Amino acid sequence: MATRTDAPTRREQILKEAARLFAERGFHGVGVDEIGAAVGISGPGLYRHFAGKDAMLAELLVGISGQLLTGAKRRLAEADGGGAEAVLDSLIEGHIDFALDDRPLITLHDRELDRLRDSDRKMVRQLQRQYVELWVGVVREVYVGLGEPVARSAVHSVFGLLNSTPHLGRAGSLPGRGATAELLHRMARGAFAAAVD
Amino acid sequence: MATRTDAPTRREQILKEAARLFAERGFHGVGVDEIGAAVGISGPGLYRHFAGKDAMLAELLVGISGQLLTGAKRRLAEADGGGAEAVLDSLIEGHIDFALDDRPLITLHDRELDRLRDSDRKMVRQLQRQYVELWVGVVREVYVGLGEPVARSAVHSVFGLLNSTPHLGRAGSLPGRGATAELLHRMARGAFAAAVD
DNA sequence: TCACTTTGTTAATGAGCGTTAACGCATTTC
DNA sequence: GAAATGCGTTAACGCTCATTAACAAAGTGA
Repeated sequence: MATRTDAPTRREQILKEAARLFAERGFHGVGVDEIGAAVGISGPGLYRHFAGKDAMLAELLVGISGQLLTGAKRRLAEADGGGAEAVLDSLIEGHIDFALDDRPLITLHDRELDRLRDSDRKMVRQLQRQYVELWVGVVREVYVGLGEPVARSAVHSVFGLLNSTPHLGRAGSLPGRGATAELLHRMARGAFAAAVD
Repeated sequence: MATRTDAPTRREQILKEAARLFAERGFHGVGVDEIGAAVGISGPGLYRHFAGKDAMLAELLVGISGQLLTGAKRRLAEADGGGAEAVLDSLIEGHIDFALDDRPLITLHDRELDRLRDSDRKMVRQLQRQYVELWVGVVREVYVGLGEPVARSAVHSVFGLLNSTPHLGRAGSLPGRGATAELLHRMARGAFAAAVD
């Protein structure tokens, strides 16, 4: 895995801060001046890097959905031959990593989707749908008793469980990152197992 | 149980429609004219019933948190003597009923909290905290191996799971309300059980 | 019947905010 | 070294939108 050591570009700085602010106070709750201030420039300066406030949100949401889907496809391919169980564990692990490392993005992901232009929103929804369907396939391979609608509901519910990380106290009240990840992983598997009945 | 047959008061109509609109497009995404139109009057007419837009949101959020806590306390008292298992099942059932019947409110509940005045926000947070702690107590009675921080994380995560109902396809793709409720219930129990390890 | 409250209406106000205009200054490029 | 380009700045514009003002009409009660 190639870890990048070069400094983040200005666009990336802006996106990161915008994500944090949008997650904290909502898309309409944040002004461009505020986003600018967060990266050390002033409001209108942002327009050298983005067409507008909407464009920032769009790039964030499309990026998130794309990353999730790409990662999931990669894990599916990598673990090929390792059995469905291993793939599911890998999917869960990947989603947890994302939920723990990019809390603001997780928050945005299902909160500000309606603010997008139609074309962007369709794109995001399609990526999300593919991601869900990929999970549904793997889950049904592991838990063979599950019908498709039930499996889909179960997947959405487990996403809700995994995406709860923003609500887990921000401070050091957590049992540590590793322990939290393990706990979430166990609970996800337990939830799926209980779905089968 | 006394079911009310009298017509809803204007205040209630407004709150209901405001909740729906806020959930759909976010607090800042909805104008007072729109809320007014939803109940057949025009924007400024709302000010005969509420001090302002903020006041509507505040009343909604405080109301939600209060109802949840009150209901939980009632269930705890009613099932007294029935054992911790029965209480936990009752809590889960109550939360699911709420999540299924009042989806807009569930959405608002953790989405627009920051828009409140300090005093209101503190109030809501305190109600939420009491609700969580009540659950934590019951969960630790049922699953005796759970430490307090782990139990609290588990409770938050299960809330995430149960509150995922808005993401389950709005149309008839669900397996029906009863089946969905049962599925969520089983998954919640499974998640808690898996948390213990 | 007459005052008063309740519940609306439309018009005006004023603030906030996204966006654009106009300009400045390094840094690169030929 | 001159021109172009990248990346900022501040000032101004224009629109949206919550809120208030001013007014109207329907009940209500003495």
